[in-house]
Amino acid sequence: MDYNSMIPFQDLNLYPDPPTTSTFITPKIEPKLEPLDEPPPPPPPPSLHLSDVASPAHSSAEADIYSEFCRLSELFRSTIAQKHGDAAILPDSDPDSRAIVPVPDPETQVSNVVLAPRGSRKYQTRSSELVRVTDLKPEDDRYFRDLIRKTRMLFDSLRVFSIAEDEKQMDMMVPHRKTRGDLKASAFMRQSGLWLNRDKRIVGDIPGVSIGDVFFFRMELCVVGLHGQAQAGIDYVPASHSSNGEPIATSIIVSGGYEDDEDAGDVIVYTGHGGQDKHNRQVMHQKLECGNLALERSMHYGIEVRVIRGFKYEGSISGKVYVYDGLYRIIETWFDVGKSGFGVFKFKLVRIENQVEMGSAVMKLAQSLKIRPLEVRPKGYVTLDLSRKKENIPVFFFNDIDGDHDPLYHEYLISTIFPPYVYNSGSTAGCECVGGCLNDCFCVMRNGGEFAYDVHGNILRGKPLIFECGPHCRCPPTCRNRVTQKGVRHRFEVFRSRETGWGVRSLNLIQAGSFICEYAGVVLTREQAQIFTMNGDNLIYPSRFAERWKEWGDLSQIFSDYVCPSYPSVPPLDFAMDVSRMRNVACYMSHSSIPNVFVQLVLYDHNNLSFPHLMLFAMENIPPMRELSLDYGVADEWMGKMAICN
DNA sequence: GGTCTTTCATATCG
DNA sequence: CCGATATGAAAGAC
Repeated sequence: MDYNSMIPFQDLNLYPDPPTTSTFITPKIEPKLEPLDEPPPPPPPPSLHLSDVASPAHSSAEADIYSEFCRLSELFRSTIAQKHGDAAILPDSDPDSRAIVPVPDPETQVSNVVLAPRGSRKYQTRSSELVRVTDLKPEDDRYFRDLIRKTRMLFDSLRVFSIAEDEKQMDMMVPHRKTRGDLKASAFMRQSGLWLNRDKRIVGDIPGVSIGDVFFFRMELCVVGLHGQAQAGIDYVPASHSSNGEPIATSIIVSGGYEDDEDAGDVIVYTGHGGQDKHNRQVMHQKLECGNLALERSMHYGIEVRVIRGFKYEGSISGKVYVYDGLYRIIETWFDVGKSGFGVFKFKLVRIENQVEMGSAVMKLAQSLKIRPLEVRPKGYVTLDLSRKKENIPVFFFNDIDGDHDPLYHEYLISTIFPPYVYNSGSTAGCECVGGCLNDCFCVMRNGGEFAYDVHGNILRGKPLIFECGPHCRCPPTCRNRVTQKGVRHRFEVFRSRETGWGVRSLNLIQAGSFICEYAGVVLTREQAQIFTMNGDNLIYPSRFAERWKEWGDLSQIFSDYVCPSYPSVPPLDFAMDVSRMRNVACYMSHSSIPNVFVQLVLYDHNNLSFPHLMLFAMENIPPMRELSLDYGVADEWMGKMAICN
């Protein structure tokens, strides 16, 4: 990493807030700014480091399944064993990453991390160097956005993977306490040096993290560097590390843990920490020290703090979510007598203007839209169910921009229509799990010896193809291996957008890995498609979708010999889909090269490998009201969608 | 550099 | 559905 090129903050006047530029920070603290005017970063590294080599046609497909299954389990166990220091974990990192992101040095990696005896804390420690990142170019922004997304995908993959492994142990009657997947995931990533933003203490926005981004675990906030405390509500550079001996606060979490908090959205009265017993009762006076002092010092220097709100959310795994709500300035602090009768420090924070709307406010809006849409937005709703009762959950249609009601004039198609012969071909094999499918289920074997979904119905790993239980199986409809066939679980809204023509958003928070909907259409064979194309109709070619499933569940950065699942090998998709007359909500989704939705092929109602369903899953936690996007695999930004907008 | 302490976690159990 | 309790992990304080 080249730190020589770093320029002291005072020499650059890039900070966009004029009033605070001069008083922003005392020279003593010597904050530095990452120079951002050097050549743009290299394109994001290819997400896959191990190519998906098609395995040679095995005579026994079963051998493939088991070897893959056993190898992975072994991989997991041996990596756990490494905690005791008997093997090397070599991280897989992009050597050209921007300097602000930690790039693990293989040498320090070996000496500091891998060989560290159990219990010692020889991981890379946090830097105390204050930095603010401003004026990111669009390409920088995309790079960091992608980096954050990949980091969070890895976190989630590891979390779910750890829980899945834990369940196997449970099945084998090994008594133990349930694994905390969040802790396991963060530990793995820390060992591999994959925590972000640890070599600088960033004041202000974290590159790649947007206002409104939603997190389910505190450890996840640590991993991306948004808030570095596993439990504490105030994150700060400690006095002992600060160049002027004063602590500086960088972020807080507002989650109602203190009775004297007042949260009015743009204005927060935040209570300092301390003085509580283990039952969170205020039993002592607070002191102006640690985080309290840091907040006071941040106020003095006019340093903004990141605010993350934590609140209860139904439908969240943990029952709670954390939402990044942007930057606030501390404008006032005083010592007050709290409700308990003990003295507490209070801090008045005001949200800095000209930021996009608060994530928590957007979530509240979406919540009320679900219940009474017409009262909240009297204008713009064209219909409250585009699907005309075909979907489990109505699909709203909103257009407050122009009079285009085109989506109304298409027949709503809930699932793809295949040619009839598809259902008569292929095997009619199914499982015999009358009492519900377990690990020895035939369909589980077909998925490589593991369930494709976790108990919440979230996809574990992207695969060339997933077999769900279907009509040939004897398991009940409640079987865990039936997910996509049950249809949508979220409230979607098709909307008119000035930027993307049509778009799709959800009024629910969608957890990463959860099923969204099918990409439905009428299947045309190659011959039929040629005729249609000659008539000037635009068709969807499923083979063109980028294979983003490879990124979901990719653990190659943690387990060096991890390989992307290549089983079962499916023939290239050789059909087109007509969505000109019949379509579902999916075809209004926009294209993006940093998509939040990916395509996973699934079979459930027939066994013909050549005609799978195109099922869409969330690549990241998608906050309510954020546009869904797919990688259509097209060079031109909007071509994928233009094909069906006309 | 260890060890201790604090901390607006999280899961489970009555 | 709470509250108590157990387990846990980061990182600041000393």
